[in-house]
Formats: sequence, C-alpha cells, structure tokens
Amino acid sequence: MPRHRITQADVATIAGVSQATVSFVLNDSAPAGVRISAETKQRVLDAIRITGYSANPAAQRLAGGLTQILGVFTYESTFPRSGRGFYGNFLVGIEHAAEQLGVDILLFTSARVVDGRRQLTRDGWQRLGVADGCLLLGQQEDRGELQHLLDTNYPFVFIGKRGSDRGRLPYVGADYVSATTRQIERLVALGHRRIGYVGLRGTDQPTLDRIEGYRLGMKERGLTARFVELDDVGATAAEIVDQGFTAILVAPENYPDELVDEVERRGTRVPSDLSVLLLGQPHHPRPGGRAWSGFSIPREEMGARALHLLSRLVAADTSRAGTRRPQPPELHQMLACVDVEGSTLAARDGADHRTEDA
Amino acid sequence: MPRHRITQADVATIAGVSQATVSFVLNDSAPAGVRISAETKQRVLDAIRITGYSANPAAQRLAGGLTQILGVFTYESTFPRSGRGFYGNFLVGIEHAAEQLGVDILLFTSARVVDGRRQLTRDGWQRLGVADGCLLLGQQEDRGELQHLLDTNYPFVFIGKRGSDRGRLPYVGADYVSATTRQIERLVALGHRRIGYVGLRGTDQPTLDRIEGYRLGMKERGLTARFVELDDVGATAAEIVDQGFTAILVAPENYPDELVDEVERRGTRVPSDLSVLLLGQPHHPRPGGRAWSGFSIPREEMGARALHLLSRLVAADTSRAGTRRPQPPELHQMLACVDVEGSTLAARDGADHRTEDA
DNA sequence: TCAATTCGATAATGCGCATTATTAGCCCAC
DNA sequence: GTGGGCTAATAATGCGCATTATCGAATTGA
Repeated sequence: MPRHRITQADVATIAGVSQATVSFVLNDSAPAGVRISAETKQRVLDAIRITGYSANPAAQRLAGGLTQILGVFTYESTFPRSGRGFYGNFLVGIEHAAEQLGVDILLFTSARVVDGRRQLTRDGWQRLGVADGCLLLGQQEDRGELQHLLDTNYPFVFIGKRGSDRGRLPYVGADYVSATTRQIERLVALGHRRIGYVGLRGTDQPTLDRIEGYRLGMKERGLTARFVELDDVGATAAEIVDQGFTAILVAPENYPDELVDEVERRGTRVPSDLSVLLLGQPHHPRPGGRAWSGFSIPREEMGARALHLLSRLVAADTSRAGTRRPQPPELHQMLACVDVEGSTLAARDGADHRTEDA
Repeated sequence: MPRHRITQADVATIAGVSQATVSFVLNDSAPAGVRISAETKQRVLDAIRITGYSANPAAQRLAGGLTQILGVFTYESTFPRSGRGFYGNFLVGIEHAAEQLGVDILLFTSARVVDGRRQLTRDGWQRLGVADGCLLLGQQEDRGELQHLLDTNYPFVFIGKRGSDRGRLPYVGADYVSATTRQIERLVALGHRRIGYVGLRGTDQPTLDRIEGYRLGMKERGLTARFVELDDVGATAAEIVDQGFTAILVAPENYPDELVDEVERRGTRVPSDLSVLLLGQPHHPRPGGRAWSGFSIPREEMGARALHLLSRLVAADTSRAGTRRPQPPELHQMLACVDVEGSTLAARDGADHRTEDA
C-alpha cells in the first residue's frame, strides 16, 4: 500500500533543501539568478544516492521536457506476412541508432489491427504522445492519418520512399531504381541479353521503382523488356522456360524458392541455364535454402538513418525561437542497395538459347 | 510557437462543460454520485471528434493511471554478439502478446553499455518509470540491480530460467534439461551408444542445464558421458573423430557449421558417420547452411508468455486493497523445447565404430 | 552607515489528467 | 413550506517535475 516512489520532494527533505533545489542540481542548470553552492549540491547528490531516487518520466514529460523516447509504428502487423524478417532488420538499425542517441524505442503494438493493418487513428493517437517523435514503416499509410500528423506538426519519418505529397513527407528510402538497373549491367556484362522481369505489378513504391529500374536498364542497353506476371508458381515457371530467358529478375515477394524449384523441375538448371537475380532479400527464406544473387536493401542502415533524422526533426521542432535554429535536416535520404554475390548468377553459356531480338 | 496540443480543457470549452465532465465521458466512468446526461455526453463526444483530441499519456500516468506500456530490457547489447537472431524471436512473441494485450512495448535502448552489458542503474532507472512493468532478458544480470527492483516492488519478469534467489524472481524459461535428455533418447533409439557432448562449460543457466540433461540421459541409459571442450575448432573436430563418436550433442554457440566442416574435412560424413544434434537454434546461421537436427527453444512462446505474466503482475500490483485480488499468477513457467527433424541425424550404421564400453 | 549588489536559495505556478468533494436545481412527501 | 432524495453537473485537488518569480542574508561601495 505505501508503495510510494521516491520523489524530488523526499530527496529535498533528506538533504534539507527545497524540491526546486533538487531539480536544479539534477538538471545541472542555473536559471539566471539561481545559484547552488558546491556544498549544498553535494548534500543533494548524496541524498539521491542514498534514496536511489529516479525521476518520474511522466512528470518530466508533463512539465514540458522531452521523454527521450522515439516511437516506431508499423502499419502492417508483423505476423501475418513475413514473420520478423521484414521489419526485423530495420529494427536492428533503429536500435543501434537509439543506443547512440541515448533514446528509448517505443513499439506501438497496441493499435488494433483492422483489415490486416494497424490503425493510427483513435487509440493510436492517444499513444503517440509519449514519444517525442515517430518512425513509420509499412506501405499502407492512410491519407487522413498523414494529414493529421502534418497538421499537428508531430515529428515523424517514413522508412521507405514516399512518392505522394512530394516534399512534405520526410523519409529514408532505398534506391531500388538504380539497384535494379545495375543488375542488368551485371547480367549484360556476363553475356545475357534475354532478361525477364518476374513479379506481380503492385502500386507500392518498391515495385514501381523496380519496374522503372528494369525498363530503364533494358532501354539503355537497347534490350526488350519482358514481363512475366502470373499468380500461379507453376504457370510462371512454365512461362519463364517458354520465353527462353537466360536470366530473370525476381521480386522477393514472389516466392523465388518455389519458383526456381519449378523451373528446375522443367529441366532448366539454375544458374547454368538460367541466372536468377533477386531484387531484395528473400521474404520467406528457407532453412537451408539458396544463396540468392541480386541486391539487398540496406535495412539496418535505413533504420539507423531514419532514427537519426527523426532525432534531428525533434530537436529542430523544440528549439526555441530565441535560440539559433540548427540547420534544417535533409528531409529525404536515398540509400544505395548493395549487390549480393550469391550462387544464382552465371555467365551465359552462349549456345543453345534463342537469339536476342534487339 | 503556439503549438498547443488540444487538451480536455479545450474540449470542455467547446462542449460547454467542465474539464472533469470530459474526463468522465472519456473514461466512461461514473464515480459514485456523478451523472452525465446522454445529451451532454453526446456534445462532449462531438467536440472530441471535431478537435481530434487525444489524451496526453504522460498526464494520464502522472494522475495515477497506467500507461499500458510494458518495457523490455536486454542486458547484453544486441549487436556485438549474435545480431538479431538471438533476441529477435523473443521479440516476435512479445510483440504478438502485446498486440493481444493492447499494450505498447518500450525497448530500453538508452542505457549506456559498459563492458558489453547495459547498466540498469542510474540513467536506466530513470527510464523504467514510464513503463508499468518490465521484461528482462540476458544472462548478465547484476545482483544489486535486482535487489533494487525487488525493493521498489517494480513488476518485472525474466526471460530465461533463474537459478539464484529461488522463488523470488519471476521468470519464463525453457526446459533445456529434459530437452537434452530427450535427444539422447532419440539417438539411442537409432542405435547410437557412443554419444559425446561438445561445448564449453559456462556458468550460464542454459549450459548448466544442457550438461545436466546430458549427464542424466546418459546415466539413465547406462552410457558414459564424454565431454569435448576445446577452444579451437580444428582441434575439437580432431578430438571428435578420434573419440569415435557416432553422435554428438553440440551447443549452438560453438560454431557448429565450422565444426562440422572440419569434421567432414577429416573424412567423417555427417550424418552417415556422425549424427550431430544441436541443442538449440544456431546462433550464427549461415545463408544456405545446414538444416540442423536437435531441438529448438520456443522463443516466441517464451516471449509471449513472459509478457502475459508481466501483465498479470502489473494488474495484481495495482489492484486496490478493497477489490478482490485476482489469483496470484504462477511466478515460474517452464516451457518445453520442440525437437527438430533436420538433416544431421541418421541411424547408426553399426559396423565400423568402436564398441561402446558401457 | 545605508543603499546597491551579489549570493543562495525558496515559494509558487502550471503541465493535463483522474478523482473527490461539493453544489445547484428540482420533485416529492409529510 | 420544508426537509429529504434525486439528478446533473462543477470546483478543487494532487500526481512529480521544470521553471519563474521572489526573498532574505551577506557582501560590497561610497
């Protein structure tokens, strides 16, 4: 019952000073005209040590300070889809950055999931407040919610490029376009000409960018872009074999393991007959599965950079009018993807494939 | 400058009522003797909708409520060691449980890392307060810190069995002992007799339990326990081959991939000549690496169960003396590990191995 | 010697909310 | 017509901290 957390007032009593004095000592601040003697300061510090006092963050926050907590909100619930693989790597980077910055990370897991996506509204809003700012990840953002964020001037940063609302939404993204183009360079350098793109067309930014990168890369080399877009893995595999590709680019969400299994069942060996480049890390890596060639998204770095950006936004946001505002941070950051060696890329064997038409 | 979050007072003004009334409507509570008419209630709700009001959690917490935030503190920094693999799976379970419970998760990433482990003291304490309770994971707990936790009656739960301080420390652990014993049953059933244990002896609970399980299992079958404990992978492999084991149990932190590579380089095939059972998931899984047989720790479930337990502790902790206390939760929970099929286990081929002496 | 200044601190206030105590009006019974 | 009970709300308080305004005593300066 008498569980009463020790407060500054308690410390003050023990040290024989006022609560305000304790606060001053703790914050090591001397608001114009306030002086604390070394001796008094020591007494307060002793009292703090003896009592094991620790500040109540809620009170700190309420009294106008920052919580040193940064939030992470994921639109898609982590579970139905890709287990942890997807957000996990971002989180690693985020945690790392958090450690550097000396802040805590609040995962907004409480927002109810509706139609497979978390709602930032209602309950969601209530919770955001504890954090000084928030990282947003996931594709399914909602216009209304975004508008509200902007209206309230709440600091936030997206992980993943945002096409809409140019310039207003801060984000840290991965450069899918040039990474995809680069894969074509790799293939061409190994003698490939007939290069297909396998994947469903979505309206999500990564997909759009991959396709743009593919188009661009093929065009630059004077090659013809060919898309394979089917639901069924078997049918897709058949189509790939039919088309006589010597190499394909595959989006990672398209079950590349199953796909290649099917292709190989049809007598086409990977990579000797067909090189397969994965446009990102596999979503559902199999235990003991393939080592994919292609590129990987620098998720950890993205997470880290995003948190740093957010931190700067928070700082900029709270800097008083009087103080010299720090240089406004760069709102949009694009990170390069890194090529992955893997074992699904080989030189074109040259002989028995359909000649390229371009 | 005038960024002024909307407060209950604002809402009250708009609705033409008092702040208290807004609070009552929001909490849907009618503290003995307080009545709100349906009409008034509606006006308040309208005002809330119009303004987009959301409560300030810091204020809520300060005013005596719970934040619905549960903390997660990891002693070892995630990075130097095993990347994310280690804590990640726990986190998945924790998140899942958090979703069910409708709480947010606070990762205490701010505590400075000293000698490779996070300090819960000083800064650490300051931060704990926002959360209603806290999950602790990692081996390197500090006695003093624990004592403080107990003293302050702050709700917490360990992930991982705790041997010390019997009975006082709530935890959710994995049953390494019987899982290890069970592996021996598996091996014996396949004709193995000469079964070695490979791994450094540590004083951490998992290691102690694995060794106990091994001893127990071998004893039950009347077999002789043999330990291989070397730093060098090559030397360890040589020793394994020398000893003529037909099967070994390997702790996952002992680089099983490298070990088996070395063993096979010496002409011993896995699993035909030597079965290898991993006592837990690999710490550093190789891309395209082996599918290990053995058992796996139900990390996700552990995380989930731990959070549920914590949640109950928090509830028990804050239930008023007047209200009927709920049944006190079971402070110690041991979860069974699940056997993994994998591809490193085979029946003993029977012929050319040293006969077992037992 | 007396005002002016500096030193060393305290009292008071407010952050936004939950909660307790209090009030104001009204209807009914005696 | 007056006290009791009911309805429908408001006023007031405190949570623990940061911050601002204020104050008393000691030390100067002339």
